[in-house]
Amino acid sequence: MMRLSTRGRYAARVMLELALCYGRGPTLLKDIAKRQEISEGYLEHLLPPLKVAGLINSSRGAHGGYTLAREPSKINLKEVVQALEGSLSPVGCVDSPSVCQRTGFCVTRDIWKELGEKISQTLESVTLEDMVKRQKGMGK
Amino acid sequence: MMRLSTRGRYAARVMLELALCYGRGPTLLKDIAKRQEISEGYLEHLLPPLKVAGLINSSRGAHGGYTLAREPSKINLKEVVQALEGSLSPVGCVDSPSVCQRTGFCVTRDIWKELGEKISQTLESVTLEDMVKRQKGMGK
DNA sequence: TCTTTTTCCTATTAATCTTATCAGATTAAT
DNA sequence: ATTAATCTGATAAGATTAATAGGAAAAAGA
Repeated sequence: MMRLSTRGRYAARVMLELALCYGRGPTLLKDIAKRQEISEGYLEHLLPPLKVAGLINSSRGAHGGYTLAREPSKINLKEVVQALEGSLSPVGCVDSPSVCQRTGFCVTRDIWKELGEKISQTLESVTLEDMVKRQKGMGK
Repeated sequence: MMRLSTRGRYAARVMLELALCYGRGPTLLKDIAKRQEISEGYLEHLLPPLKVAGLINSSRGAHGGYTLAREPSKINLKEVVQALEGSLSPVGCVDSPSVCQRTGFCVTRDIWKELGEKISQTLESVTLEDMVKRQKGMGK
């Protein structure tokens, strides 16, 4: 069904939340979970990949928590989704040509590749700053 | 991982195959399966949805088989993929707002919706005729 | 009307991926 | 030390996907 998994979706919400708190010190996982209505236990597995990708910083112990590694205007959605979903290609053979013998002469593969590039471009064009602005334009 | 399932991928290849045979009478499922290297048994499940969507015609019995319901230039990839995958939205709440309480004030939902529209546009812009032309430009 | 050819339909299974939960280890501040 | 946090790994439940199998229905030709 070509659906984003909750990993990518939740990651986007986590990063939006951190962008809304930007400049006010570390935010607790517990608070992100509460405000975004995501289970704490599950969130614990989503934040490490964001850190590995260099999108957030964390500090442990009392007064710890998470902060954005860069300004909201310098982080885009493609990076965020990619950190959790791995690849944005709609099919595996785009990333790993050798998984299929047809690669060399497969028209559909070329098209899926182009689709993947469109998806990347689209997500790359949205920054966390954009999202914060939109959020302020909405009710909540 | 936001991957297209084999249903959508195979459907694209089936339709390309039928487009390559366009104007030469019905093509057997068995032949589509052989040329596209897809199991016959599995293909049997993919063709009926294409028929329901009005993209192909079928006739049973001896000398039966499948044909495109329209010229290759009048069928686009969006229709094909949608017939097998159902929806092209990257998240369920775009199609069914009520599945989530946050719908009314969720910035990320709006963005996923826009992404879905981009995906639709991209696939809509590719016709079976385009694919046939590309195929002929490639080796096989 | 009988046989062959072909699509069509339903049920079932096996495998894989997703979504979580839990328990404990590690780190830092007071 | 104690407390407050993040981090890590194991595991299980659930959902989805991919595929197989068996037979029913329909059309054509003898």
